[in-house]
Amino acid sequence: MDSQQSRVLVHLRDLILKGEFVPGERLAEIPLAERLGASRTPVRLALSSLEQEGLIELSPNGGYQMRRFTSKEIADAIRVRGVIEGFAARLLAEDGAPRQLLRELHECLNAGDKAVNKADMGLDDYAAYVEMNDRFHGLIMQGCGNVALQRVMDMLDRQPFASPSAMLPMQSSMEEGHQWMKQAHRTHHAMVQAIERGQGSRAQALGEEHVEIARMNLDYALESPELAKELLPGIRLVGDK
Amino acid sequence: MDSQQSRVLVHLRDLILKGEFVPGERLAEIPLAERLGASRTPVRLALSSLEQEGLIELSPNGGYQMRRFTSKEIADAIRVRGVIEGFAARLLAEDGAPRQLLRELHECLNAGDKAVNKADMGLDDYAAYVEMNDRFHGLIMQGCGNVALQRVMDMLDRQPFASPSAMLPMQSSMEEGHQWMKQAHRTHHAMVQAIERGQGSRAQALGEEHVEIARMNLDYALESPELAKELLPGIRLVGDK
DNA sequence: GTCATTCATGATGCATGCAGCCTCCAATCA
DNA sequence: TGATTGGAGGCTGCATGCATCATGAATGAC
Repeated sequence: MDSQQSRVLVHLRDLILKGEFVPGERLAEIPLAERLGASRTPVRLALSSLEQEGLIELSPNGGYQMRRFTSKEIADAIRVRGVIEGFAARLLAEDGAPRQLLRELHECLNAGDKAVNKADMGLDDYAAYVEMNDRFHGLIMQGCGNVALQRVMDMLDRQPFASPSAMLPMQSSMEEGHQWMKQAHRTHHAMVQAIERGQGSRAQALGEEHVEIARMNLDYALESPELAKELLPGIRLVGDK
Repeated sequence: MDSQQSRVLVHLRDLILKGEFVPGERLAEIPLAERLGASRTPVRLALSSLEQEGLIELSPNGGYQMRRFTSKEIADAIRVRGVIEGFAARLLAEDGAPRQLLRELHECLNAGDKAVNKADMGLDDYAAYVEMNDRFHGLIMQGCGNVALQRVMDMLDRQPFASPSAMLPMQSSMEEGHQWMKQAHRTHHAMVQAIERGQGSRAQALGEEHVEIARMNLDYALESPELAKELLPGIRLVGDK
């Protein structure tokens, strides 16, 4: 579907997640329609969608405005992602993963090894790791076969900083970033092992633990506002108040 | 907000969940607008919302049509609800529940005892149990304090037959219905006890186990189509194919 | 000088017009 | 008799008009 609706929706979501609007800012239809090159109708539809996604909120007297996110909210969402992914991994372990899926997971592990085991990672290595990380998490979610779980995960993915690779840019410029990444990737290995051995409980626990690195990254980002602003422009949407 | 939008959305969702449309049926704007007493604009918006909720789907050549749900899909959603509620209960157990919340949970337990412990439950008792059940599950979700988790639960609540009391009408007219209800309520007691004692892992396991009764109810409904059609008209949306 | 009232501006929410497209039916031709 | 094509009807997607309402500024009164 290459309709105005979807174009406007994607574009607007992108602008929002890039921190183009400050919390509380009114999202008026007419300026947005002009900016996005569409009429008010598809913009209205997109705004309604984004409100359902939780990115913007209804203004008290009609219309929409940019939401403010709290750090707790984001940490909570990350933790829920851990529960969701942990459960997906457990399902795979309990039901048995198809051979093809295991092959693809191992490809991810190898790709991650290559990137992480270098003495010092270049930008390419980080990019490769991010691509691998997204693929890995996607494979587990798709592989578990529970559509409701996938829908929940899709919802979380659209929350700011809750998706698997959302906080990785932070790591690429940290002192301990490389170490954290190594640890995260060791968890990837352990998860695949647990899935192969049918260790459901272990797989679930690893999934939950795995997101703790993302939460540490979030804390670090909030403690280093100047650095975070460069690497994660959307961080300006986060303001505890 | 008492706008046309929300009225139409609520009304239309209600019609859908009551099984007013058969899977595959086209949901044309103009007839719906006439039926709901609004113009096409709010109907369009409602249709878009319902598509995001997963109740309807885009028609291949524009417009929307009624979705078909599979029994596996519903069973999966119920299981995810178990994971979500289990995690909420665990959070309460680990973080400690406020005294006021515990009081309200105990009120639910007492109300449930009253309804369930009668020799034979009347319609009033079933209604009271349903009210109590919704309140109980709501208290745990609200009490856990994780907004992301609440949003996920809200999403599941809108899926057909995934919400906590969705399958209860089935139980009210079953041979073993009363026994199942007693067992479910014993689980309620155990969950509150686990929360009070700070037994997070137990609370989580109980939450997951608790939904198994709903899954049994679903199986029973699918095996008794004639009875299910009366008690759960929306069951016609479920058709494996 | 300050406060209240009124008017103007602008935005939302809803209705509806319009073009493009798909679908279905019927008529014609092979 | 069957298939193909042309046309009519209807629906969607988008644009825009209109009424209502909130906001803010300006003016007048005290």
